[in-house]
Amino acid sequence: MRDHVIGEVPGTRGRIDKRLAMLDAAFRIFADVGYEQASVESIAAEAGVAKATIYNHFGDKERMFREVLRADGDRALGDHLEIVATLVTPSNNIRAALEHVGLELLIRYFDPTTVWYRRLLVAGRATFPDVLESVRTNVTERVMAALADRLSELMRRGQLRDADPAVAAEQFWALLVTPAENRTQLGTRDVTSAELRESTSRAVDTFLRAFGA
Amino acid sequence: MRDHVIGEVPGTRGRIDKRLAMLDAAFRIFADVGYEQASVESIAAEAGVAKATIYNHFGDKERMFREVLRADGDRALGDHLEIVATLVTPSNNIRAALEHVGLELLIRYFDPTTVWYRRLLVAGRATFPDVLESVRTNVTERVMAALADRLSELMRRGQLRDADPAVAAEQFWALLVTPAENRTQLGTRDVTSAELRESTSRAVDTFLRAFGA
Amino acid sequence: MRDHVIGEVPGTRGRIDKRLAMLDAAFRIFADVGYEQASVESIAAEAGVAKATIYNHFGDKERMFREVLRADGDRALGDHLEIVATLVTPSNNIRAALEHVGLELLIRYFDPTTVWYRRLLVAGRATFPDVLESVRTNVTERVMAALADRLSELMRRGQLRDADPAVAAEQFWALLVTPAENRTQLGTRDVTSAELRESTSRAVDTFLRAFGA
Amino acid sequence: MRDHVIGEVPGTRGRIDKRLAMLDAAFRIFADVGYEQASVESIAAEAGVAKATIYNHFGDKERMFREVLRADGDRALGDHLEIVATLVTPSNNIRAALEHVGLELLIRYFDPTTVWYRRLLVAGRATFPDVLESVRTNVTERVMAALADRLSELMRRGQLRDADPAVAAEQFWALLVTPAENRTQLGTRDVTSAELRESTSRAVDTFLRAFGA
DNA sequence: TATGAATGAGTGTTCATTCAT
DNA sequence: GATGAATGAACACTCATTCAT
Repeated sequence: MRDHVIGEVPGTRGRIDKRLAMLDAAFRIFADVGYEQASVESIAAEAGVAKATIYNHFGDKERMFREVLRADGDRALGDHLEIVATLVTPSNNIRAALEHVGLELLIRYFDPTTVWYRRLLVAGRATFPDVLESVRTNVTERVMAALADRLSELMRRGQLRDADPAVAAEQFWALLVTPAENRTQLGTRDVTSAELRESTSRAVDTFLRAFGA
Repeated sequence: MRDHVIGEVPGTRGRIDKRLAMLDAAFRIFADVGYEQASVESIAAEAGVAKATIYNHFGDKERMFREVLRADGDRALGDHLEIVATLVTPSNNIRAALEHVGLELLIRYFDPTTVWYRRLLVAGRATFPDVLESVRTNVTERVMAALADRLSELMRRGQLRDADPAVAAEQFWALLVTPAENRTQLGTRDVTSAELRESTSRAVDTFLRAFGA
Repeated sequence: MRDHVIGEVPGTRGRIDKRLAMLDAAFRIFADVGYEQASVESIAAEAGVAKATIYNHFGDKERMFREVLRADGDRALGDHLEIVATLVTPSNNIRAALEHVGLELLIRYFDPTTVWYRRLLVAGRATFPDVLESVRTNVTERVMAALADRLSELMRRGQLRDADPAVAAEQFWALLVTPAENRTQLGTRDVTSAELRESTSRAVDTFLRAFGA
Repeated sequence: MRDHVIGEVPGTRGRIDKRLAMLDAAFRIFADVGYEQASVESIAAEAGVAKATIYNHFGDKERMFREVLRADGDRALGDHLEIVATLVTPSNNIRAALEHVGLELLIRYFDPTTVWYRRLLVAGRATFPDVLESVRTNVTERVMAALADRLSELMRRGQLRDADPAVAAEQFWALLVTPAENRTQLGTRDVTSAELRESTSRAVDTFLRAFGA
C-alpha cells in the first residue's frame, strides 16, 4: 500500500514536492480506509506536512478528495483507451489479439493503483454520487464504447460474427473481470499474473465460442 | 430504505421485540451509511431504545455488526440455494430453465435487502476482513458450488456440452450479473424488472452459444 | 469574578447540580471574555464537567448562550420592577423617595451580576442582535415605562411639576447612571457604596431642580 | 462601513500608501468585529497586501491594534476640544450656545467613526485595559475638564447659577448622550439628525432648569 | 433489563505567526 | 520591503463507551 507514488522526491525541499506528496498520501489513505474514515491528520502525517498546509492547498477535505480523484481519473482513462486501441489486429490471429488486450486490461484492472482508485470511488459513493457519475460517463462508458468500436470493426471484417457490439463489449468485460475479481475478495487478496493469464484465456475461450465467426 | 423488517411488532412491549428492533435498525443504518459512519446513537433512535440498551445487548458496536451480518447471511444462503436447486430441468427446455434460474438469481441480487447486505460487507471490509472471508466461504462458494453441480448434471445429461462446471458456473454468473450491475452505478440507481429480464436473456443467449450441447 | 453563584452545591453529586454549575460557569466566562472568545472547554473546566456534557445539555454554544441570558434576564426584570414599585410615596418626602429608588436602582446596576449581564449582552451584540432587541423590549423598556408611570403619578399628585413622564424617566435614569458609570471605566473598576450614594444624591438634586413642583 | 479612509490613494503604489491602507483596513475590521474576532488575514485582504507584510510593519496583531487606536484617538481628542472651545458665548443667548455645542458633540458621538472607535475600545477592554485607561485620561477626562472649564466661565459671568462645574459638565453630558444612546441599541441602529436635535433640545431644557441663572 | 447522564479521545477547520525567497 | 508557503496551537463539535439508578 506504499507503492503508489506520483512524484515524491525523497530529499524533499522544493514547494511543488509538498503538493505532490499530499496528493499522493491522500490517494493512499482515502483508498485504504475510505473518505469518511480518512482523517486529515493522518494524511498530513503520511505526507510529512502540517495539517494546516493541507488546508492552505485544498481548502477542505472534500475538495482534496475531488482533486485526488480527478488527477488519477485522467491518467486511468488514457491508459485504458491506449490498450483498447491496440485491438486493430492487422494479423489474422483473433485469439492472440483478444488475449493480448484482455490481459493488458486485466493487469491494469488489478494494478494496485487501479484497485485503490475503485476503492476511492466506492468509499466516496454515498457522499459524492456526482463524482461516481462523472467517472462512469467520462471513463467507464468511453472505454466500453472504444471496445465496442473495435469489436464492431472485427465484425465488419468477418473476424467475429455479426452481433450487437455494445453487448459483446459488455460481456467480454464481464467474462474477463468478474471471475478474476471473485478471487480477490473485494480486493482483499492480490492476484498473481498466472491467475490473470488463466482468467484471460478462459474468458477469450468462451467469448470466441459465443462470438467467433 | 425502510422496508427491511426482521421482526418488529410495533404494539408489543416484550423483551424480544426490542432486540429485533435493534437488529433491524442496525441493519438499515449500517447498510445505509456503512459501519464506520453509522452512529450507535442513530441506531438507538431508529430502534426506539436508549443507547445504553444497545450496549447491554451487544456489548459493543463491532459485536452488533457481526450479529447483524450473521443473522442475514444465513437467510441469504438459504434463499440462493433454493433457487439454484430449481435447475433440475425435468423438461427439455434448457433455455427456459436457465432463464428462470438466472432471473430469480438476478432478482435476489438486486433486491434491496441483498444490495444493502453487499454494502454492509464492503463497508466493513477494511475493519472486518474475517467476516468477508466467512461470507465468501459460507455463502458465495457454496452457491457457486451448487450452481456448478447443477450445470455438471446438465452436461452429463448432454443438455450442455462437456466443460469444467466450475468455470461454466463462474462465467454464467459473470454474464448475468456484471452487465446489470454496471447499469446501477454501484447501487446508486435502481433497476427495473424489464432490465433484469433483458439482462438475463442476453446472458443466457451467450452462455448457450458457448456451452450449449 | 467568582461570586455569581446560581445554585452550586459544593459536594456536587446530584444531576441538577451539574446543569446549574454549567449555567453558572457559562455566565461568568461569557461575561468575562465575551461570546466568541469564550471557549466551551474553559466553561466545562470552570463547571467541573466534561466538554461533551455541555453539548448533551445545551446542544451547542449558541443555545447555551441564549439559555444563560434568558435565565438571568427574567430575574433582572423582576428585581427592577419591584424596586420601581416602591416609588409610591405615601409620605410627602419626595427627595427621600427618589433617593431611595435611585440608590436601589444604582446598587442593582453595579451589582457584579448585573455588570456581567450587561457585558454578556454587549459581548453577544454582533452575533445575536435579536437577543439584544428582546432584552431591550422585555426589560429596559418595561422598567422605563414603570418608572415613567410612577413619575406621572407624582405629577398628578402635584409632587412634581407637569412634564412628559417618559422624558423625565429617561433623564432621571441618565443623571443617575451615566456619571457613576464613567467612573467605572466600562466596568473595569468597582464602585464603592459611598460613591453610589453621592451619585444618587447629585442626580436627585438636579432632577428635583428641573422637575420639582 | 467602508467610508473611514485615513489616507488611501488607490492609484499610487508607493510604500506609505501600503501602511495607510493597512491601518485603514485594520480600523474598519477591528471596529466591525472586535479585536479578537478580527483575523489578520481579513485585514490583509481588505488592505490588499500579503499577511506577512502586516507582520513586517507592525510586528504582531496587538501592536497593530494599539497603533490604530493611537492614530485615531489623537484625532478624536482634537475634534472634541475644538467643539467645546466654541462655548465661549460672546452672545447672551445661553440656550443657543448650549444647543450648538450639545448638537455638535452629539453629532460627533454618533458619527460612524466615533461609534466604531468606542466599539474598538469595548472590544479590546478585556485584553487591553491599559489602552482603555489611557483613552480615559487622555481623551474623556480632558474633554470633560474643558467642558467644566467653559461652564465655570459661564457661572462666573452669571449666565449659569453657581454650582460645581465638574458635576454640571458630567450631568450635561449624561443628559445629552444617554437618552440618545438608548435609542441606538448599543449602536445597532442609526440615529437620524432630527432625533439628535430633539435629544439636544430636551437635554438643554432640563439642564437650564437645573443650572440656569 | 432499561435508561439518562457523563466522559475522553478524536475530527475538521481556523488563525497568528515564521521563514525562505 | 513584500510575498507565498508552512506550521503549532486552539476550537466547536461528535462519538463509542461507562456508570449509577
